[in-house]
Amino acid sequence: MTYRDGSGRTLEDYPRPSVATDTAVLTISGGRLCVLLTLTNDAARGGTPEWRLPGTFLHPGETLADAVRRSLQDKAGIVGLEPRQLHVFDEPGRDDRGCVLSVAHYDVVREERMPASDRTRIVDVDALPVLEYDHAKIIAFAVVALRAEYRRAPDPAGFLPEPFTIRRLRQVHEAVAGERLLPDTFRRTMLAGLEPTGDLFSEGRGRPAELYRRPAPEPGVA
Amino acid sequence: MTYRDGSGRTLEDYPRPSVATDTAVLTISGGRLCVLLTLTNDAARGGTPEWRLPGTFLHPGETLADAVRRSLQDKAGIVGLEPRQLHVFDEPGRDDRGCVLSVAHYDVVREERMPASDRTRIVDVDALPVLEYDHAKIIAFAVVALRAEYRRAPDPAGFLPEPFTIRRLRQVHEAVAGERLLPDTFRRTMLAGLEPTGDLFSEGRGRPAELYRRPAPEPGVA
DNA sequence: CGAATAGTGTCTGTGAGACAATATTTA
DNA sequence: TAAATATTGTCTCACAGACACTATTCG
Repeated sequence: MTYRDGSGRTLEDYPRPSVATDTAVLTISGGRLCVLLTLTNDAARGGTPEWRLPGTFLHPGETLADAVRRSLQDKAGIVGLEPRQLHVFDEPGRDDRGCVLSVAHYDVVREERMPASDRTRIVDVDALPVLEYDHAKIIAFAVVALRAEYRRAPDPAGFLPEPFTIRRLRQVHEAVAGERLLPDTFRRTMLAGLEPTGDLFSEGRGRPAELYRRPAPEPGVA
Repeated sequence: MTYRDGSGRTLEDYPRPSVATDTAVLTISGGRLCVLLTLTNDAARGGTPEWRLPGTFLHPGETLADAVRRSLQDKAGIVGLEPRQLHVFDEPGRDDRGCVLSVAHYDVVREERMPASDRTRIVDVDALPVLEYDHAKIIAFAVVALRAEYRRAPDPAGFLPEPFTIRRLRQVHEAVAGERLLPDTFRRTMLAGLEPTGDLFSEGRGRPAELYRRPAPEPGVA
């Protein structure tokens, strides 16, 4: 079971490209969709600070998801990710260290689960600084993917702790979408995917809101 | 600009994984959606024939798309592909040659542009033989992606030479979808994305059909 | 009571699905 | 003329968007 090209050379003998992962960790902060950036090493040695997505090289025998989890634990102390793959970036010259493929990923973390650090920052996706490589493109991919996920299902990435009111749910979806959503239309489209708890929640003035949870996944459909 | 892990070892020193591409080349044959398979080398040396998707290892300095084009030219004599990326498969143990990442791609080729060969076969995607690795999963990804492309736009991958009748277009879409489509609904949904040529086409009995072409892409929107 | 928030009624437009009718050609 | 194919008319249903109304609570 051997790949050969026209020359008859076995392809395992070719030098191998490096494989890296870069991950857009999205969160909601101040009602806005934000992404986690880390300071590059050389900026720490003086000079203007430069920001990038957390990433790492893939170790042998490691899955991409494990590399993503390792990079986020090491660089930002975040654990428990379930990264989703976006795209492989392979433009030649995208990295000045030579031939490096980057497998872009994204995931979602609640703000309070991100430990504070002076080597990381949480930045509004609509107000990004200049980023290294093609990291701005990766963030754009992640935002598109997350918005598609949130278009119909209620908080599929689990920003909100249960139970929650429709109002809180709508605020989360508005942050993801980056725009206001009509309360009545939003309620009706999301209600099909929610389970009422029967409990109420009151906050300040006004009629108390009903509390909901995400329905338990269907048994046996996994 | 150097990645480091906790050990302080530069990660460029780690052994690198191999990166391969595997490509599902889809075509329409006999009114059915089919995929190109190639015979593995060792089957040629006797034993039961085993089939796989055409693939190759990525050469240094080469883009993934170039690797896909090279593998298809070498293994099936197909040129002019514009492969689209699907997913990176990285399950450990998916390949008995060790740590191999496979970047799955797909593309579409008209049947008459596939040179015949005794080392390749064109197989209905609903009647696949047993395939190596996770190639059946790659084909499933490709079919889902292609069906999504064809749901609204008229023949976006260009199976049909222009100009064509709505009937021919529908037959192509029926092959991709794997099911019958209602002629009137299909006509109305596709007409928005078609340009009438003003010419007619007659074949056997019946009222002649109008001929259409895909509209020229908007200038300046690329 | 009045303000504020939650939730419902209902109208409208759009678009897919479906069936039927009309139009145009050849055998 | 009959059969075959192309094209159009139109009805229904579902659903998003939008606006207005009712319901419940607190100050």
